[in-house]
Amino acid sequence: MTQTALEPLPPDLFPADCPVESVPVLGGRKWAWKIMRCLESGPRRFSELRVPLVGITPKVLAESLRAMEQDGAVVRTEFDENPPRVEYALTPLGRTLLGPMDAMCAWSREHLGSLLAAREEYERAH
Amino acid sequence: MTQTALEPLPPDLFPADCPVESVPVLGGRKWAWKIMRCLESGPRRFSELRVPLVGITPKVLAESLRAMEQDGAVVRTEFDENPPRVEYALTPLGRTLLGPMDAMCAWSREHLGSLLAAREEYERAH
DNA sequence: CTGTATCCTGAAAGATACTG
DNA sequence: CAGTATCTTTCAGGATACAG
Repeated sequence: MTQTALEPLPPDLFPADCPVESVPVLGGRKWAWKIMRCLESGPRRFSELRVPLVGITPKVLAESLRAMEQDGAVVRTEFDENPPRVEYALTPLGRTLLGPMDAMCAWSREHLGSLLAAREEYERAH
Repeated sequence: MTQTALEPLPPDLFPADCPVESVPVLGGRKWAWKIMRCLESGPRRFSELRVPLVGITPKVLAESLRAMEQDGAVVRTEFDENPPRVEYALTPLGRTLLGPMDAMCAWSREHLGSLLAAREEYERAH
């Protein structure tokens, strides 16, 4: 039985507009994942979100929420009251992301131990 | 029927060492996701990986591979030949990540259209 | 071929102060 | 309350050259 050579990897393996790059919680946005989790349980106000997002500045929170709104994952609702009240909530589209996120979370719960062990092992060996 | 108030979000909702932050393909590493995909089909050499990873520099590829090796997702095998030959492959642990990654990819295939539409809609409205 | 060594850039994030 | 305005920092990533 002969060993079949592995197919070479083509230069165009990844299209220029590779879809996964655009997944809201996958890009550079450091806080997006946590924001999704904060909104999972229902609509939240700006100041309410600042509580669990320890260390986030209002600037960064506003930027992150706007980016997620642009992607259609979050909806911003402004109430005409005084004092002003604004609520952020997940859209139906945003909710569909929770499933794949749960899959990642399950992975990390299951394998984080192995990962940390690998890091220690690497340190000892180098 | 009275409206039950939403539970407030606690300040310690996210533990300091929140596990998902450590998932190899989720952190800052821009190329990790693609590298995983390149190794999915079998072991690959350094120069082989550079083909589909268009635009990556040797420095960044080396850094990325080392980080993934530290996390136990990739194994580096050096062959004592001349010219030198090194192969990178997914570890069993690394392979377990492919499932959750597939879930994200499926999401993006299914919902990328809605996302792009939301971006256009946002632009028109602002 | 498989990287390392330097230096540089840019974009997101953080600090701080202020406003409708 | 819900942000905006500035300024600074940081650090992954990129450019380029070179080495075992």
